[in-house]
Amino acid sequence: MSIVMPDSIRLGRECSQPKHDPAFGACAGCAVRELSVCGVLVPAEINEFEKLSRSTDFEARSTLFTEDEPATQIFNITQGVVRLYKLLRDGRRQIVGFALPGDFLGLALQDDYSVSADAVTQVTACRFQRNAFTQFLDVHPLMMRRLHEMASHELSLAQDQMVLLGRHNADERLALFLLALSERYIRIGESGVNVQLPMSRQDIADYLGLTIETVSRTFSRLAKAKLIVVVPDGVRLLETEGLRQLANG
Amino acid sequence: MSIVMPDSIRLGRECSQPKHDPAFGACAGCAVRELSVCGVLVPAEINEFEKLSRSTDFEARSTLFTEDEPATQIFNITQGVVRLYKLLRDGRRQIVGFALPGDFLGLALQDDYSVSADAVTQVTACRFQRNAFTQFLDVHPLMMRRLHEMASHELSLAQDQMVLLGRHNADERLALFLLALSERYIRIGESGVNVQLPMSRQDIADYLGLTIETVSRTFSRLAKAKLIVVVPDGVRLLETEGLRQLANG
DNA sequence: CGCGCCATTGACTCTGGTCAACGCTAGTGG
DNA sequence: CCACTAGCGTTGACCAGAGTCAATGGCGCG
Repeated sequence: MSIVMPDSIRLGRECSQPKHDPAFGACAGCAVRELSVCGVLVPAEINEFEKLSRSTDFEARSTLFTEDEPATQIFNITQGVVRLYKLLRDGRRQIVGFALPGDFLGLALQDDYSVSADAVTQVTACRFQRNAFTQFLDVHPLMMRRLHEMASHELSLAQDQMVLLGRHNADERLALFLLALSERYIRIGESGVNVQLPMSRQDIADYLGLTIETVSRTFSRLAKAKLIVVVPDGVRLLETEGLRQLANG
Repeated sequence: MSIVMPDSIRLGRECSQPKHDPAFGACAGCAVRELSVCGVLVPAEINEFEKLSRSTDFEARSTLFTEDEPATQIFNITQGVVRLYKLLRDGRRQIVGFALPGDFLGLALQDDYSVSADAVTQVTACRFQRNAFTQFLDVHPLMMRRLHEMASHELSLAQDQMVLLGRHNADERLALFLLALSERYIRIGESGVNVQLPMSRQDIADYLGLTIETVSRTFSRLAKAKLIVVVPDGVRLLETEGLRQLANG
């Protein structure tokens, strides 16, 4: 049984969605609730949980938090795209992930953030104080378990990314990236064929361990091979099967 | 306050440690207890917990589990070194981590293993059935929390490894690897200066996203620069500060 | 209309990969 | 006891994929 996704999940580019009606519980209308930690809660618990959170907007390019600063807050993205990254002293950057609606930032519950996060598009998130959040977890073990599941899933994705970075060439990296993004979009009710790319080529390069020029050339190569079409703000996947074949060598 | 480590933590190479005395609770004499999940348990709980586990030995090169097979068992390494990896269809391999004494395998509690694991050296591990383990967690929320902490730590390490694979050159990768290993050895009471390398050059290459030849050349280069000395079965770190400087560009 | 930013493309470089030879050591068998 | 062999590691010569540097194009915004 699949959940019909209202079109209120937005990647943030067009910025046209209405604000939450405060008279109507924000969580009740939340399109990503079932996909996120909140999914394990029954309605009564949701109400209690909702009191801990505050919906917060971030402009594109603004910072949610920075690596090594105290992790006082926890975020559940409801709209928009966030990039998570680490910087080296000399300016090199590695993006370790892109967070989409339904994704949770700070689920490690550590004292300090292990990465920096900033908004690629306009972003809306449910914001929690870590203290309040962990106290809630203490009395809702099911949610603790769900959080652990989500962290484990993150770990598994991180392992996949290590394989990508360590053992795949440029073509394979980009193909894997596009396929993975496509599937995530499908999960949140967006098109998996017309794949939106709100992040810049530089962001993609820093995610795939490449340079911007190589990313650009690789887009062109995949387009020439008729696997994709590069369109404004994204790509259209023409042959997912061909991409999959390319991706796996 | 640091814990004095008995020398019963072994990396497995010399294979000289005595078997656990079954009359004496295995956990009571466990050198890595404080470092692992078990550390949060009080003595009474330890006894209960111990009943769920069985100490199991693995020969060097034997398999603990394989990617995608059902994750029926969970392992807590007490001796030896395990490599965790993913294989591509064409034989390429990416090692996503080396597990040392105190490390936990299967802490994601997922239905299927996300990676394969085999013993680099002779290995001893506490083995749990996943069902029994998760039932124990249901009534010991503190342990659930600890498990989540460990998973979060793993995630953080995975992010570091993504930076290594995506944005560091060969010299930096090897330096980072040696420094990280050194610190892990110190944590478990082994020498952080004479760093044991029980894994092969190929293993190191597959961990660092390099080839065996590049790893070998890089060892030689670091040795020529007087940062390390290559010795049988390991290296001696001569200048950790120099290594650190090299590692960070 | 013009400026600036981002993306693309080309020419060239260079780091790390590939292929091949060689050495060392441990294990085996004459 | 020593010769032979197999496997791992090291080194050299050469190659190629991705990086660097530079020029150009396209689009949005003031």
